[in-house]
Amino acid sequence: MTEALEVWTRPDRGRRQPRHSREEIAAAAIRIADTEGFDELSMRRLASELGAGTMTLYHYVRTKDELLALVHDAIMGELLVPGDLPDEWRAALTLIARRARDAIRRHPWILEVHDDPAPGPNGVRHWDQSMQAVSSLGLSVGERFELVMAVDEYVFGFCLMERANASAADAGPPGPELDGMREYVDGLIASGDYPTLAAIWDDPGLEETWTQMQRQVSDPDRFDRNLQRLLDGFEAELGRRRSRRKR
Amino acid sequence: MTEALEVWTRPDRGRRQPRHSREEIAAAAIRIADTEGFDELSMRRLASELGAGTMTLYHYVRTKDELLALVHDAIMGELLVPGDLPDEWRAALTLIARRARDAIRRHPWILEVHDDPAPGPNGVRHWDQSMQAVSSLGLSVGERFELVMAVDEYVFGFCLMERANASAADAGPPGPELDGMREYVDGLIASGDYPTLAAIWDDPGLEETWTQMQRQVSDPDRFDRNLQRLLDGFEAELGRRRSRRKR
DNA sequence: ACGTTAGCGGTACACTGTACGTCATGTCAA
DNA sequence: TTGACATGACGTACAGTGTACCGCTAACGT
Repeated sequence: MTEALEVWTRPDRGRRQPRHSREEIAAAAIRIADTEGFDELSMRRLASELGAGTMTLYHYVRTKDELLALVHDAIMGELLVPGDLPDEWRAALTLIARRARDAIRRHPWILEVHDDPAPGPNGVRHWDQSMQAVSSLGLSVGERFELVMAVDEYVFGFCLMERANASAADAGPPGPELDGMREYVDGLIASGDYPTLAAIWDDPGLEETWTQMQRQVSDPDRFDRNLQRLLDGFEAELGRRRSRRKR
Repeated sequence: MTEALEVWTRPDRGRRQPRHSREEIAAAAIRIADTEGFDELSMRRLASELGAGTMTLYHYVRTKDELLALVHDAIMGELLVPGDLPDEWRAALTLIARRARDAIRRHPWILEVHDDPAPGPNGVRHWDQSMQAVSSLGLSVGERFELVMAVDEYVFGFCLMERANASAADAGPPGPELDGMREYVDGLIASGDYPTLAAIWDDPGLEETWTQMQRQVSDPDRFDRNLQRLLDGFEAELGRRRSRRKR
């Protein structure tokens, strides 16, 4: 942990003015990943984007993972809510969650950054905002953190699923790929291992099921709906706890 | 989509008996990733594990991504609930969710498989089980799917966070890395950009905050607690809808 | 028993991250 | 202004990756 933190605490090495800045490097990396895809983000490609030699990057960053930590924190910066947060905790958390979702949608490849980067300045800012959002609830730090973490988890899970379903979602009308799917599913059902699938096959049928699932996956309100249900669960518990205390 | 499905529908190519099977190959891949880490899972390493030449693998699989699709589906197989599901929908979904979490904990590297593999036989089985779990609710396919997807998203989000916090969680007592953290956070607070953090710094202080957060992150009941809150939210809505219909 | 051909796998290539070492230039002391 | 020198820049090289191509060998249908 301490070692991982070093990316953020390491002092500037010398007295000479470097030609680039970490912010500039992170921004260039994000630009490449956005326009050409995450796979194209190599040290060589990034260096050429900056008009620098490949190995020059290694004076700003110890490894590629450190670079990705910089990129990660830059995106954490994008997801901060500008201005003041609403007083009401649900509104505040909803705002934060939406903004996080939007940032991830803008840079979906960020989900492929899988190492656990130590929290950078913007990561801590996000934590700060989230904790502030629920500060009026009179909970302990631990309880507040549980709520905040649950929301973060929700956003990540949602975006991960959305990404996985991305290729399926942009197909508009039933389309011709339905035939391949029908054949495939027919084969599965024949094995007898899919009782529920077989039942659904009979009643609403493939076409209707497909349409309903597609609608579900690409429903723009689904994010808010499920978030509100999660918050409902928390709120109900808070209510219960409060009434118990009164008694 | 149709092309992606091809991994599962492609017929056996010739009449000769192959030396290996896809199941065997996937199992070997999982073994390597489990014991040596996901990075070590290269085509060469996998081939040597099977006692085969590297290029031989390409007769079972078109690309490494296809191999990962096989691996993905094998793990989907691990997460299926054996035997019958409870009748009560919450108990059934909870069981499924727990089992999924356990499978991912056993193979955390699966979260690094980031392409969107077409649903394999076991993936569809998981869908089948989940849909069965909520079949008694009298909902449309689309509504059932929304609930099922929300649970899947929850599990993924939870496991992703758990993985990110893994290195932080296994540190037992406050430890010496707390000093590095204190110094780091002091620096951040000095910038004035972290009002809530500063407030928390004053009241419960670093040590207590750290302890509470650590406890939260590694609380074994957190998974169930938040899952139940999500399901509470769904159930409340179902109740509301039902009473509205009666009126 | 034989010819066909599908499974097998060696070699080669373009690409990756990065260790090492040299070059040249910005900065400070004089 | 000039020199010394630390430090930023970066070319080369290496071990590793996924995989295209192509010959080889052995198992099968006849």
